Amino acid sequence: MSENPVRQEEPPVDPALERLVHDMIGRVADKWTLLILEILEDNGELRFTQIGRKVEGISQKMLTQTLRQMERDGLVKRTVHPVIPPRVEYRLTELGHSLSYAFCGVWTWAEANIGKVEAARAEFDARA
Amino acid sequence: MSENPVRQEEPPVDPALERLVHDMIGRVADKWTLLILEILEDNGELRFTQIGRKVEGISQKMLTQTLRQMERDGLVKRTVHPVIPPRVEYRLTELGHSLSYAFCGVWTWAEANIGKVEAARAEFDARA
DNA sequence: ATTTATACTTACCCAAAAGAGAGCGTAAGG
DNA sequence: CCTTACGCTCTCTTTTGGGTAAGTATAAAT
Repeated sequence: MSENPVRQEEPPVDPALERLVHDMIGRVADKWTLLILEILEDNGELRFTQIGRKVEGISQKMLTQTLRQMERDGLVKRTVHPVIPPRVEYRLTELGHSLSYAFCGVWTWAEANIGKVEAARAEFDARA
Repeated sequence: MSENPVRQEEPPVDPALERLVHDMIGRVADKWTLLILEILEDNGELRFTQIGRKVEGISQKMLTQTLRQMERDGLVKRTVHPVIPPRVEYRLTELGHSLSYAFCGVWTWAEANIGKVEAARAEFDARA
């Protein structure tokens, strides 16, 4: 290879860690997780149905499932008020906030480059 | 709501843009795309089978499919050398590199917080 | 003449993910 | 007494993701 002059040293990454990181990203980069993360970041504490209304398009099943997963991963705190009808509040944990900050780069990339992507697609489709 | 004192102003985001951004993230946050992005970022230009060997676990079908998608989105440049047997090289475009930088935050978050996530899971599973 | 290598495409199939929709328990409000 | 609200759970069906295996074209190597 003549080019690629600045090949940075690759510190030998622990492959087990790498697999875990991939799993994590796969889990966390899920569509609904991202949406809920964003909404809780913007709105603070919300109830089940409030989140459901804000996410728009999500089924109750996926809402429950995703929130459970996020709770298990330590991203959200779930607070049950033992009243009737039930009242359950969700809010981001510190970890949840930190993840939402980490995703800022991707969000801003997407916002900034959506035009380029669409242009690339149009060009590609025109060629084909 | 008594808390949530620092509610930042939400500039009314164009909902169409928001949907597009979500689509983009959904597309781009795909497992194979992320892996290929990483490998091309680390290795520069690679051939089809070289990528296949490095990704490990990917089938030809998904490799082709993901590379096509990435090409269409303008993330990779595909160069065909008209020789026999065929020789096709893939490399990241500027856009591809910028996306991989954007994901750095998430990568480092995952690496840094994998312990916390696993601890949260263990605690959650113990309670249940 | 047969094999090998490359970069695919196509067809078929399976399992997992997700959507749709009904049900549940209880109590306040009409 | 019937409805509504809430936060689910359960079941059923559809959709999607992804694996396997075979086929293709061609020329160099055996």
